[in-house]
Amino acid sequence: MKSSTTSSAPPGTSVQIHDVLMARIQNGEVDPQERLVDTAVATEFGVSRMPARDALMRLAHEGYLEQTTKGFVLPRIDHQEILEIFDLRRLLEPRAAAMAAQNLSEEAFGHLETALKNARQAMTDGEREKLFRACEIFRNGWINAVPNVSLRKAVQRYMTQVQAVRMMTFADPANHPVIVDGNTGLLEAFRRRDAVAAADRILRFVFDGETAYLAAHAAEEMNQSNEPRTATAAGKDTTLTGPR
Amino acid sequence: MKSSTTSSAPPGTSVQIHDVLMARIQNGEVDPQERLVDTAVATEFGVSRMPARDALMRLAHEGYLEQTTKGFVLPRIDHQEILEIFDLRRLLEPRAAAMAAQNLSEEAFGHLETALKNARQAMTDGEREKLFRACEIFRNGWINAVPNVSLRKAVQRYMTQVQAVRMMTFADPANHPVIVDGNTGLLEAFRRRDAVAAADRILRFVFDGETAYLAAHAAEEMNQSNEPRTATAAGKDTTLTGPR
DNA sequence: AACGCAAAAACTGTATACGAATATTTCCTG
DNA sequence: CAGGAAATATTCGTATACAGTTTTTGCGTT
Repeated sequence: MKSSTTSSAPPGTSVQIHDVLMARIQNGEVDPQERLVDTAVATEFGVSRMPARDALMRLAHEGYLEQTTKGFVLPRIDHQEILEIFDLRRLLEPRAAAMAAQNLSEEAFGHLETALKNARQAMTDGEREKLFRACEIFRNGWINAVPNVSLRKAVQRYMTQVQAVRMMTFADPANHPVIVDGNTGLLEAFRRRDAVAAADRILRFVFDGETAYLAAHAAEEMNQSNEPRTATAAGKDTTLTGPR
Repeated sequence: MKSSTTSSAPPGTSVQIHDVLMARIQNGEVDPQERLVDTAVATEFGVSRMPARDALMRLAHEGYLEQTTKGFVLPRIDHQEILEIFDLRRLLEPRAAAMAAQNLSEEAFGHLETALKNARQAMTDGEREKLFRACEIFRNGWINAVPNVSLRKAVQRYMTQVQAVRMMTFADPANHPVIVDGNTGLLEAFRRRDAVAAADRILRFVFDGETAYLAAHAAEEMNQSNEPRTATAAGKDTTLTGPR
């Protein structure tokens, strides 16, 4: 199948559907409980099941969706896998950040600065969604500056875990300064084009992210174990409940 | 699509086709010039184009094949990408080997020993194909002992590069002892369950592999640039020529 | 009210067919 | 003999349809 990033021919319907659905997934427009069924997607895009199915299967292969017998759903990365991927990220991202530090153009650096400024402003204003988005732009910005394309793709491959973790850790506003300050340190290293500092900063950042995730996960498990006894007392966010 | 390794239901035809084709690719039974066309695959397996197409597309997503307008072919990793993946492998494989050293069962270690013994014997006998196969078994054996599933999959993902490099470097018998001795050092580290030594050994091994690849690549480029003037004099293996 | 069973609905995998795009081959002209 | 154009062949993308599997819903009985 032609990739939308490499094909010189105008993309076919299945590629277009893939791109639209991927953008929705990445922008958080797909509900975790939602099921993407190929007949429904086909109807929405006015095509037959085949191109819809191709697009959904491709998204599943890329890790953005998971196939079930009742449609495609957002992947549920379990706790163990999230920890494993933190391990992996610590292997990949320091070198990636070091390479980015040496490779960043002035223009690209300017974009990082803007994104971080937006993140800090959104944190101050308490606008969680804008903060989420600005952090995403910041991360994508420096990753795109990594000249080793295979390393860049390897880092990008774990975006699903990064997003899953963020959805948990962003729920607690206490984590917001950790993220923004971590990114500020990274930006400083980029400003100095200091590869060693960039590697160190992102390593710490990923450790901090894991710490925040573990705290959020422990809180979630505590909430779940307390559920039967406090259900009438608590007006709890239902997204924290339900089967794993 | 259900993965053949995770599904509890009997695999459907497209999964079966996928598995057979993948085994062929990994066993070197697919010619680099060969094109896998979905109509031909369908005929071979006695099914319609749809499951054949699904299997081929899945193999393409997994990096085992590349889609062209005239069928699926073995991927051609270019020189630059091979070097990038060497970089990546040095990030991933030391930790993978360290974890394997700590996790290897006696049974698994025994299999590694057998594979290495077979490799040494094949090298002595000058049986290149058996040597290739034994090295493959050795490598797969220790990778399968890595408890971090995500790291294991990440390492396995670059098998295509490993195979492409081997096809080049195995052509020169002078490289055979480098490979066997490197694996012997790694086995020694595994025997001692010495994580640090295992990491060091595989790091050296990947560096040695890159050195051998660069030498083979330089020789290939020299052959290509000399082709017009020495064609009548040289009885050259045609696999070294042709467009990239 | 709960449980079990059967039927209906929902969804997927695969079959066949058609049209479009691309590559290859053949023929004609200079 | 070589090059270009046209025709043919090959392959893919997508459309529609059918059958099987799984899930959900409804009804009856306890």
